[in-house]
Amino acid sequence: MAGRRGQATRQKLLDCLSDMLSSSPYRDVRVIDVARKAGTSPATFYQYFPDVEGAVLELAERMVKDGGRLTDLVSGRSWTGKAGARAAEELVDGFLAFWRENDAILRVVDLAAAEGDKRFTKLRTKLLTPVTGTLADAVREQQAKGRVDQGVSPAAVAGSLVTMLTGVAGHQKGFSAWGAKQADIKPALTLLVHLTVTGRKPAR
Amino acid sequence: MAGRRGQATRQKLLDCLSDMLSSSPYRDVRVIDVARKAGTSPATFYQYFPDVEGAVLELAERMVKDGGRLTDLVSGRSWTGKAGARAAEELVDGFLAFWRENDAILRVVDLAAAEGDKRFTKLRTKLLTPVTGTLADAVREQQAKGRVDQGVSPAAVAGSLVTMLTGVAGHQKGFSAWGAKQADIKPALTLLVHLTVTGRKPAR
DNA sequence: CGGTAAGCTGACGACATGACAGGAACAGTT
DNA sequence: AACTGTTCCTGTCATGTCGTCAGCTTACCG
Repeated sequence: MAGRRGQATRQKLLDCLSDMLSSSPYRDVRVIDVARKAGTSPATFYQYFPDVEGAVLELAERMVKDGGRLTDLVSGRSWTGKAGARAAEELVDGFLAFWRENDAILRVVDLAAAEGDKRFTKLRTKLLTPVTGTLADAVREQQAKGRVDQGVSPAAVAGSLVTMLTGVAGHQKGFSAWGAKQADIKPALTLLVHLTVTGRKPAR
Repeated sequence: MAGRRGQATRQKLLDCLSDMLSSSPYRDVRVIDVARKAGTSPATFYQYFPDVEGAVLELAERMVKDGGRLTDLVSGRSWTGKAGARAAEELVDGFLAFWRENDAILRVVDLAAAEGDKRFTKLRTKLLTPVTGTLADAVREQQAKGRVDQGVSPAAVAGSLVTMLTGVAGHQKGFSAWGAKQADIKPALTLLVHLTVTGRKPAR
């Protein structure tokens, strides 16, 4: 259902929309601006997308696809000893990097999900499920060893950790206000993740 | 700079705006709808506020003032033994309650802050500083006792915890997707907070 | 080179924005 | 009750965006 030229303009529109999301508040992103930036007209935009939100949804879908990278950060890792310390560190690192690369679209996804839009909630879940699931498994495993409180839900703990990572990634700037330097954040998160998953401080 | 009647309509406009924020996406909140709902005209709205964002800013300011309640959740608490367990529990409880009561406006504040709007970043900081600061003090104290890793920044740890609380409060619904029941969330957060601040599992 | 389908846009009605001036409601005075 | 000055509200207007056509342009293929 698409020709070669059509694909190109469609893609260009998405690119320009992505730029606009980075440079101006979501509330102020107008179809006409996106179209102008893409060197085309609003009518063309509406040929490919129902509205701004529809186009954003597609950007989000692509971002989620690319988000498979997040899975590699947790799959097949050991959480014991030095390897555990590295696992926590790399998880935090990877998460922050991914968020930095996609902050504009992730902001919008977070908002729409919080507002209850099912399509975006679903996408957000899809993006985070691999990480949360694997983390939950790790917690369950450590529970069996008696290192983590048995009475607590692994899914809830893992979800909370992941939510912390997403939240911190999105509000890093705010941290400076209460006297935490940029470089302090990663070690703090790493400690928190490791401590929660394993019940122990990370080995050096 | 205001008469009695004027105050009333101004307030009514704010109330209606607050309702609109709860019931429809921020992006779609229009001046004309707010005015209509308040039984008045757009011109009246513009007499009191520069635009929707300006009115939202005022809503946010009032919410932050009311947010002094959050301070009581952390000030003058002991983090040792059973009292520590209760401190963590009540902090989580209070936070979730506050977020549930103000979710609509907090969503917008979070978005605007993430987008880099200084006015909103400042408000968000103001709201969270008492909690973060006090938590950071608690962490510092436990560091002195050798229970928490010395090499980590108390402010960064406290900030991460608070960000986790805000994030989870805003995305509670999403948790069900990965098999965590609503009732599982509070215990998980409580454990996390206590474990991180004190380095120990909470006493029963 | 001509025909066909795909892709683009000018133009339009509907509606939101933001500004103003004039009219309505009010409070206090006589 | 009538008068008067102030405060407050709204009708109206110019401007600009939204979302939709019909119709024009471009690319492709025989």
